[in-house]
Amino acid sequence: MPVDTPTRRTNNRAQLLLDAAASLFALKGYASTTVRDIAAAASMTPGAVYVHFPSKCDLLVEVYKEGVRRVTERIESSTLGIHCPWKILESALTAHLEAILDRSAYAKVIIRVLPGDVGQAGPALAALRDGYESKFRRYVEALPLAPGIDSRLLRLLLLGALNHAPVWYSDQGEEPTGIAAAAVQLIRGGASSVEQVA
Amino acid sequence: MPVDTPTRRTNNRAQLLLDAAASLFALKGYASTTVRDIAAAASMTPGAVYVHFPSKCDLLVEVYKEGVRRVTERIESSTLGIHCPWKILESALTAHLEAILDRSAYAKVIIRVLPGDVGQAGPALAALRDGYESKFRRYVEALPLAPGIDSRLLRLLLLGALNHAPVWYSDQGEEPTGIAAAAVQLIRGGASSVEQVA
DNA sequence: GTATAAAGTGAACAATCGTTTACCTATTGC
DNA sequence: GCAATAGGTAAACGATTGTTCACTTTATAC
Repeated sequence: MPVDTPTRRTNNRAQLLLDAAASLFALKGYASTTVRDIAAAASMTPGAVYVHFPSKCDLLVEVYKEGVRRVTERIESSTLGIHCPWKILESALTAHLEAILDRSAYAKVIIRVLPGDVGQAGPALAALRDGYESKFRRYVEALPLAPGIDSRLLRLLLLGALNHAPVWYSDQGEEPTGIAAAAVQLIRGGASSVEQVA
Repeated sequence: MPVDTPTRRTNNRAQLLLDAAASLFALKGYASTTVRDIAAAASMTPGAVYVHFPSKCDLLVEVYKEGVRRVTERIESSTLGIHCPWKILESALTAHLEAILDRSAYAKVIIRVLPGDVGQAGPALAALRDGYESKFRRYVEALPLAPGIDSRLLRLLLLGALNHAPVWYSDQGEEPTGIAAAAVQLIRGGASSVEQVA
């Protein structure tokens, strides 16, 4: 009867390790983070890490998976009940921004660690990342765009703009909500003070 | 008579090392690049590196400096003779994009290696990066922007959008010129097919 | 030619890396 | 109780890291 009784040996130490790894990968990158660092952050011995994960690389892949899962969940729940495609996009971008700014170290890892940095696991990570970005593909393609606007390019520019926020964001400035709103306003109506001639 | 005669011992080996370091830092990041890798790429011995640079960290700082110098130069020369502020911005963005996409590994290092990754030299790198981005501050502030548009936010979003291009760019798609033009068009006139209500 | 100094070699340094091993501990199923 | 097993420790493994050192090579200045 493998039910979770209070006395049953809890195996949430693996989750603790994942949390520690996510924080450190997000902070220092993959190569600069040591297995010993991760173990220490989880109050464990380096050897104990390998009881739960076969390698440092696998640890990153699991963090990546969990990160994608969490952000996807946040985005989908944040867009529920909204019908205006612009508002849907804005909500999704806000959720995305909040995730990569402070809420979850997992999300930060996704945009901090490039798939190419991990050697063998590169393709797997790239696939996870693509799966996540495909959400936004639908949001952008649902927009009533003027003719001549490349929706793919629009999506890539938009995500790139927000993904760089961790570099310059500070608590004193604009809130994530405001940043996402400004981004949507920009690409929706433009920033020029005069109407553009065709 | 320390004139550069053809027979004079050339000290362009340091430049060769810088080139090799720039390529490798751009490709694999700072932590994953080995001093031995750099030396081998320059057809030298690891020990010879320390004849020209006191440490791996200094090597990165020099690459950073050179990168900022080159991109700044390209941007300034590309905007010469243009008067329309939107066209100036577009030219500058095109030069920036070309630099970080293929032309110069030096520029790629600037957006690939985060100042925080190098420990002590972090502030110095951040200062160099800021000096470079201040160019764009002037270009953006020269635009005739609609009231309520935050020029700082606009600049950060714009640069972020382009700085992510190395992740998704492929030779088959749009050229750097087209990407920069699309970005300017987007933020200038917007992408919506219908006029936005105030 | 010869002294000088820069450029470069090759081996070694201590430190640290990811990972493995042998051993211990404590909980679980029966 | 008792074997079984997952979880964890301490120490060590070989490989690799940035860096140094003693020594040679080579081009220049005089």
